[in-house]
Amino acid sequence: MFEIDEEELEYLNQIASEIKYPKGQIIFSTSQKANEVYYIKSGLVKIYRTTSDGRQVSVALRYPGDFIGLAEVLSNISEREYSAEAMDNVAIQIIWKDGFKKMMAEMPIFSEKIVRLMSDRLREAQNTIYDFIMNPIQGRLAIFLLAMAERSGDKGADGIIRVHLRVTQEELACVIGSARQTISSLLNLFKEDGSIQYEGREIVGVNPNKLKTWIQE
Amino acid sequence: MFEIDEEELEYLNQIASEIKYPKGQIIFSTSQKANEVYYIKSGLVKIYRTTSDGRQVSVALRYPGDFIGLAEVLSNISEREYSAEAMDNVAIQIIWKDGFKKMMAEMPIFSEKIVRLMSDRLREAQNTIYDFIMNPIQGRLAIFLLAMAERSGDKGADGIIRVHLRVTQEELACVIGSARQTISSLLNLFKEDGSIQYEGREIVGVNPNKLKTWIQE
DNA sequence: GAAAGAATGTAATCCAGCCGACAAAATAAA
DNA sequence: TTTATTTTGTCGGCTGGATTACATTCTTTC
Repeated sequence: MFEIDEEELEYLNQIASEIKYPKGQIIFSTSQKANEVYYIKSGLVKIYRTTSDGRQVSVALRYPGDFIGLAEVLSNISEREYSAEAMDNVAIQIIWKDGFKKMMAEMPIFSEKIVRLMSDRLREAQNTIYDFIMNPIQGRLAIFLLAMAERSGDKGADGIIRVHLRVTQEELACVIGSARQTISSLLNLFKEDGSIQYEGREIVGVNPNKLKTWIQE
Repeated sequence: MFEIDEEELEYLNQIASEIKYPKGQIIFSTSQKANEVYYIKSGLVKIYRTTSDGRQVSVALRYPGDFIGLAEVLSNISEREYSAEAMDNVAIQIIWKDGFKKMMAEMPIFSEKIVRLMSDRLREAQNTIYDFIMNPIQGRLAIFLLAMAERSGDKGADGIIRVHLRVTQEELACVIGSARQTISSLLNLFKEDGSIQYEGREIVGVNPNKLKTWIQE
C-alpha cells in the first residue's frame, strides 16, 4: 500500500531505531502518549481496542511496508485511541513524532505519499463500514480472507492464491465482529466448498472466485 | 472539522465556482469521473452507495466547512466510489482537481490541514467500525443522533442541545444499517425517555447525558 | 512419554431485529 | 377542500447468529 523508495528508506534509517516484537507482544496501547510512529519491516500487526467487558474489537490489520500509529500523530491527538499488537514476530522501526514531521516537511514527495496513504485508508475504512452494513457474517468473513490473501499471498496460474495464514478463529471473530463458534462452522463450509484449502491448521490456499460467491452484491 | 482561514477562502473563491443544489439532488455519483473536489458552504451532504438490490447504504455525513470528493482525488482514483446527495438545500464550491492540487502545493499550511482532515476522518471511520461491532442498534442510533446534534446544534445552559433535525426514519435506517420500523420504535423510546425532544416531525432537542445511557461501553 | 493448555467442532437454546402487512398521520398536490 | 403521496406507528412471524455447554483434537510444556 505504501511504496517507500531508496532515499526515503535511508532517511528513515537515519532517524529511526529498529525493534523486534515477538508474536503476541503489545506495541502500543490505548491512552498511552502518542509520540511516535512505526514503520513495519516484517510481520503482521493488529489495530484494535479492548472493550469494557474485555472483548477485543479489531478495526484494521497492517502489513509490512505500512506505517502505524500515524493517525494520532497527524491529527495531533496526544493519546493513542487504539492498541497495536504483533500477530507474528514483527520487526519495526520507531520514528519520533518530531523527526517524522521534519521528514514530511523536508521531503514533499514523501509527504504527498503520506496524504495518499491516509486517503487510501479512509476509503478502505469506508468500504469496511459498507461491508458491515451490507453483508451477513459469511460475507464479511469471505471479504476478510480475500483481502488477507491478496495482500500476503502469491497468485498461481490456476487463479488460486497460495498463502500461509495461521490465524485463530478467535482472532477472526474479533476482526469481523462475530462469535468464535460461528466462524468455526463457516470456515468448514468454505473448506468443503473449495473456497479455502487447509494444511493442518494453516490456510494455504484461497480460491477468489469461489470465495466471492459468498459475498453480497 | 476543517477550519479554513481568510487567505485560503480567498484563494478558493478565485479558483472555484459556486453551485446550489436543492434538497434531494445528486451532487456526484458512483463511477462518474472524479475530476473535482467540493467545498460545502451550507447544508448537509450524505455520502452513500446504492446496492444492487436498490437499498442505500450511507458511510458518512458531511457538514458546512467540509470538503467532499477528496478521497478519490487524493488517492488518484479516476472514478467516484461513492455518491453524494444534498440532504438540505446545499451551496457548494466546485474546485477542479488540478487547481486543488496546485493550491495544496502552493500553500503548505493548507496542505497540512488537509492531511489532518484525512487523518481525522480515518479516526472517525474507525470509530464507526468499532461502534458497529460493539453496539446494538439503539446504541448506534444514539451515537449518530449525538454526533449530529454536536455538529449542528447549540448547547444550552441546561446541557440540552438545541437542533433542527428533519431526517426521515428511512434516512436514519440507511445511515446506521437498520430497518425503518426498528428506528420508529427506538425513536419513540428515546422520546419517552427524554433523550430527544420533538416538535412535529422535527427533532429540536437532544439530551446528551440521557442519550449516552443507550450507548454500550 | 504424560499432562496441561490452547484451539477447534457441534448441538440446543434463545432473542434482537428484519420483514411483511396494514392503519393512521402528516404533507403535498390538485 | 379533496385526493394522492410520503412518512410514521404497530404487530406477529421468522431467522441469523449469539450464547452456553461440552467433547474432541492439536500443541506445548514438563
